[in-house]
Amino acid sequence: MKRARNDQAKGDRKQDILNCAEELIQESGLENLSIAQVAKKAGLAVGTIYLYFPKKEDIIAHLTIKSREILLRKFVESGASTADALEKVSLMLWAYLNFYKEHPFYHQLVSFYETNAGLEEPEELLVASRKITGYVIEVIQSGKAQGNIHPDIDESEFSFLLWASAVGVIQLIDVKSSIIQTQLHKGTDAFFSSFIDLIIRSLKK
Amino acid sequence: MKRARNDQAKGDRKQDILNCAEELIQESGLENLSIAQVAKKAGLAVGTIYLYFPKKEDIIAHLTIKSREILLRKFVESGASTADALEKVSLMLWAYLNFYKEHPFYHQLVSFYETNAGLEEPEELLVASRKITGYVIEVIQSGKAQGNIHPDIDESEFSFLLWASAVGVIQLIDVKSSIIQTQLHKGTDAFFSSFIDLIIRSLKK
Amino acid sequence: MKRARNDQAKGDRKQDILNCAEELIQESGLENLSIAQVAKKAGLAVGTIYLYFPKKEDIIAHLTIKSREILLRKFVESGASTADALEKVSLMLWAYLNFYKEHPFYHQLVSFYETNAGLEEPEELLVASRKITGYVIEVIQSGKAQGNIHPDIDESEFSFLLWASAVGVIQLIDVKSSIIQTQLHKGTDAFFSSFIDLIIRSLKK
Amino acid sequence: MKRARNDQAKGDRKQDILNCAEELIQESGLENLSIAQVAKKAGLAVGTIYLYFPKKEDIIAHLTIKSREILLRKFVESGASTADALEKVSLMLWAYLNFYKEHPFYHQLVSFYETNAGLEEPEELLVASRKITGYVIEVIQSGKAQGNIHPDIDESEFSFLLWASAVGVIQLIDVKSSIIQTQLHKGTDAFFSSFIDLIIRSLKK
DNA sequence: TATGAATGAGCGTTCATTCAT
DNA sequence: CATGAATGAACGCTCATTCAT
Repeated sequence: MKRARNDQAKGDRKQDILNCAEELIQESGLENLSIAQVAKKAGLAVGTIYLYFPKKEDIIAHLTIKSREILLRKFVESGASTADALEKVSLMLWAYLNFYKEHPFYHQLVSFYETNAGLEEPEELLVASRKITGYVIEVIQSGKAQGNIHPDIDESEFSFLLWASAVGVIQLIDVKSSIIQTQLHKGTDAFFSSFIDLIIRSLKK
Repeated sequence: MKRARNDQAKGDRKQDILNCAEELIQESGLENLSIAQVAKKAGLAVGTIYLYFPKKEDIIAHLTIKSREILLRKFVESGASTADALEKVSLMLWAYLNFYKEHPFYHQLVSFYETNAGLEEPEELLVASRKITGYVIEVIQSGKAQGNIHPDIDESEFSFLLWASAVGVIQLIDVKSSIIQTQLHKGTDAFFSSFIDLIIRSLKK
Repeated sequence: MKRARNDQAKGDRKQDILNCAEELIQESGLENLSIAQVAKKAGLAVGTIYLYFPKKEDIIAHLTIKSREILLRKFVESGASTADALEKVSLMLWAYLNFYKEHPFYHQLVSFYETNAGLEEPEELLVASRKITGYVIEVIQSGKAQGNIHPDIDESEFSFLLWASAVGVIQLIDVKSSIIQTQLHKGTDAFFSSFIDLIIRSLKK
Repeated sequence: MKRARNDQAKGDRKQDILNCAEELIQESGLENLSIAQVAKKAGLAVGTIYLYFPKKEDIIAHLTIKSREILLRKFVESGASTADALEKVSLMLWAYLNFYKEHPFYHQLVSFYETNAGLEEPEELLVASRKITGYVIEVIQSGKAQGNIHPDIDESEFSFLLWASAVGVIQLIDVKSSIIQTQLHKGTDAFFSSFIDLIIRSLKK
């Protein structure tokens, strides 16, 4: 479990700690993360962790930034194959579902800050957030230029709505997939597909 | 030995306990609710709480049912003034926003079970849930009959999507209202109004 | 689970309570017996149990008497088929092993009082105890009369030693049967058989 | 904040904790041992105890190992004065009685694991146990070699039987010495002496 | 006799954070 | 920079016993 201190040439203690925390969350969930565990896994003393991250929450915040960045990358990649803005939106949402399925752990982090009121988001986190909405805004703008997204749509606002409702739908899938199955006789994908339709319909000219 | 609240509500210990729990959640959030606190506030011994609620979760479940029932009532009331299904949907969503604003605490409970994977919802809770989706389904059906809601829409599925996205949007408002204000130069209501437009647009024939 | 109060024609509340306690111990062990459970199973109020058994231990004591009586019966029956005293001792010990196997629950009670120092045995319990040693004494006396048990043996003392060592051996079997299996390559019965041999050898003329 | 025992034994917190636990068991019995008490007596915080003993049972296990080791030492010492195996057995049993009398508390620990089914003995405990049976086996083997112990005796099995029955007899003495006195008009030692005779008789050629 | 609501100290265990070294 | 022992309040939950009715 312990990890030789010299692994990464002394350089990036901070990264090292983050990596260990990540593995631990992946193994046992965000709610079970304890500093003592992180210290043990990192081969450091508890106090040392506090040298780099004065509050436990700081670790979570950093990991959340990373998650948001991964998600952004997925979004950008998803749209690379087409020039059509509507299709980009659709592909972006599919990318979000896949992100949730492939990295439930990163998704947990992403929705943590969306879900817990009272958490002060440090500037760095906000930056990561803005990059995502920024990308969505761009796509919608290009759609308006292309003429297949309705010109009345406020792209900034829509990017928030899109994000919020997508988070809500993924949460429902996460928590109640069995109910969806039972009551709608549908799998997760089909359900999510309908959500995408809903969004596209509301974007179209 | 203490029996502070003996006078008031002495007939209904269970209610009394629930009320105290409610106040505590309101003061310090669901995640900080502890049985010891409830007992103290209720002027009862810890063991006494367990007489009425064998598991801590039972308290939360009861409060959640209550919240869902209040919400359902709001939904039904909101639609009473009109026969138009689309308008009913719109009013219902406004009612949801008001519910959140007036009872942020009840909203926290409502979204708790939507948000935490792995929570087994007891039958009673599911019933309360189904009543809500049931109402939404009815409204959409009537809209299809009236001819102003698109006939291709699956009312069951849509009720889930509506619910999930509304929860997501309210969460965003709850957690990031200041960001909305700063970046969109808009208040909560205007933002939510756009969400309603989005939904209505996607429902229309 | 509740048991109509009139079952046994109002007569024997005490017996009723005892029976319920017995079932509960059988289901979940002596250490998990709680008065609340007993009350529930008996369809009585907690306070009522305390009318009949002022201390929880009183219930256990009564059940222990019963266990001892059952054991005595087994002893007597076991020896009925032969007149030979040594054989009677042997059969008695086999009967004890069977008693343990068939009624682990009664055995738990029997050894409870043998094992827990500081328990005041009420007179009734002592009587049950004395009946058992009394029987053993009789058997040994008859063996001395028959001439196949060594005349120097003090039958009273031997009955205590027999009892104590048998309890010890059964405990070992109860707790460490797997170790016996692993280390001696022997089953419980073969092991116990050696114990009987040991006893018989030490009794013989 | 307290640091009562800081002076004495400050080097060995673990020992300190063990000592305190020992005293507490001596005062109020194994079944009443609680971590809170230990912490209080040791002048430490509860959490500190868990730094050294992650589970309450670990404390008991450590103390049990110690007890077993003391007992083994007594056994070995007891036999040092003679080469005769039978005499060694006899002296060993006397040593066991003395161990019980001098350290009733250690004896309680020794019999705890013999008496409570379902307790998983960790390897270290088993080692201590095996050392004891190992010694007994040796003695019996040497007796067979000397020709004064019956060659048919299986020394492994006999060591278990000896141990189990001795535990049983000591338990009887522990729990019922007054009854022995009353009914046999004999002291503990005389009674135990008869037990030794019984064992020796069953070993002899 | 009978009730059953109420008690409250007690349990084992966790963990973010501190601070003397 | 780094350590890691120490803290101690807090947690959910149990249960023998009492006592006013």
